[in-house]
Amino acid sequence: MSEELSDLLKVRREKLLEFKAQGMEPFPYKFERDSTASQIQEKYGHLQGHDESPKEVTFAGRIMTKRGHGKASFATLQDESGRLQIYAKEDVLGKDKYELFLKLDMGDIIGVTGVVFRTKMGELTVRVDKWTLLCKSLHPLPEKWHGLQDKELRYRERYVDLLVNPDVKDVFVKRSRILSSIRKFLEGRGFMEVETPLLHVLQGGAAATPFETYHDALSMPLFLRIAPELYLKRLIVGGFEKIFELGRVFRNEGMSFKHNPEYTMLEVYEAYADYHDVLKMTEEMISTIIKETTGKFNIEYKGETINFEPPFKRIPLIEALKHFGNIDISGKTEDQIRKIGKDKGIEGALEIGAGKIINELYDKFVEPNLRQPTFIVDYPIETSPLAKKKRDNPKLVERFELIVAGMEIANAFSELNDPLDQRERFKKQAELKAAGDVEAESMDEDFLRALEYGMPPAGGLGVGIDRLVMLATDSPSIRDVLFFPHMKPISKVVESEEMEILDQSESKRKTK
RNA sequence: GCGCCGUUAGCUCAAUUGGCAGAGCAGGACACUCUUAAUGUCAAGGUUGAAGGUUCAAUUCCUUCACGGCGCACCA
Repeated sequence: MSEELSDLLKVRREKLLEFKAQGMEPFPYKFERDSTASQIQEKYGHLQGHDESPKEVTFAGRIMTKRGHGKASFATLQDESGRLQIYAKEDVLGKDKYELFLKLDMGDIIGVTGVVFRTKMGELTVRVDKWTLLCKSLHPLPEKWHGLQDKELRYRERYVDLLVNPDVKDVFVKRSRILSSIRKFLEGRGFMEVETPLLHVLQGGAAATPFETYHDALSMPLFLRIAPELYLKRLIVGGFEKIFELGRVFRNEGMSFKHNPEYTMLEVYEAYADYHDVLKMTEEMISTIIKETTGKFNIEYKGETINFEPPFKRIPLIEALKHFGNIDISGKTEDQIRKIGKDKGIEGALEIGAGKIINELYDKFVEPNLRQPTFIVDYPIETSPLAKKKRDNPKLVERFELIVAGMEIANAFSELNDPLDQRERFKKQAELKAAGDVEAESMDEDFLRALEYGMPPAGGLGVGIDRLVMLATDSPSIRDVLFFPHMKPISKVVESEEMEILDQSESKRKTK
């Protein structure tokens, strides 16, 4: 804390001391309340004229507004359920306690006991017969009717954003409901929730750059997981048949309105199913969740109407390229595809291979044009090293993605369970890695051994939960659906301290 | 990583061509016993994101940096 406090902060600290001097505990341990703001609204909403509640109520909340009138004053308390007005009068509280009441600041948390009545202006109000300070606030709240607007501050100080911008809370309530809706859906179909390691020895399960960390006692580098996929499949080998994991994954990549370095992914695996089964389940799950959490299939997202009523469109990738990009890759050789890529303005990845080029063409010409929920089906084998070959075309794999509003929401395939084929795919990935592809999968011998014991045929699915929440809450950025989106630290002091810490762990690493 | 835009009081925003940095809310003092954006009066509050430069003079023009927003690139 800096030496020089602004006047506003000083005043609040002085008030804190004054409350103490008057024998009040500014940070007590507990408060028994018998109602919330909304319970009182509901229970006594019928009061009219000079009616009063037969009994006193006791509730607590943060002071959000204050209106003083000399020997009587109004304030509004906010708790999780909502807001309720209170009315304090000197002749009820006595001179001393009323004067202390006037000293309260917006942001202070108090408990109140009193009878409920309706004011002349018609507002349901609790008359303060007794009040207790529950927490002295030392920092002023933002302006009362514009709230907190500055996006940077809203993300950095989300606790303030949540207090003064009620819509923000709704987004996160909905996020929570989506998570329970997913669990309900899957558990209702016999799936079991499992947890697998976040710290991985090898990079695998997706094409992405991992975060690296270090285990001091074991003297070894570790990766924060980019996907739980390979561990979940080991569990399918181990005999579980219907499992899912709902958890955080980490990707060391750029940030954007749809990317945060850590995000929440759902992965689902079902033994004896293929990607056709998974597609049907995905369609049911996504439409059910949207219906359950928004009340309808038709939602508004960034000004466009998106219809989640099943069935969703299904388009093979090759068809989609033809339709949206006027690109025909069927039966083309790698060189021909490379030429198409060049003609269509694909910059990077031209050397790496046909699959990657097709991927780029798809990202550029198809994905942004898919607004309504659409399954893109059957992908090139090179970019899907964990998926089974399509049964009638070995250049493709049985894989689909679900695209909504130009965003990839889900990704699924018939899981590759042939250990010999998987070994070949890993080898190809190793070649890519050697050629400089930082996202290529690592050769995972333990995973191969698991497959050698035998994994039943299985379908697997990954769903980007944050993006789903964006759609359900009409949030334009992933940062709006994360309580604390990743932000660079502001203070230079903090930065240099962090550098020191990094330096220390760096030198520790070297000495071990 | 690149491009564009932004950063002024605790919060929300002004400031003409480069000419004394202003208001509302919050906070302070006073008045006021049914207000709800309470009201009225008075006083206070600023290293204009940071560092340089140009100029008699910079919130304003130039350079660099920091942070953020949006777009692009990369990815899910």
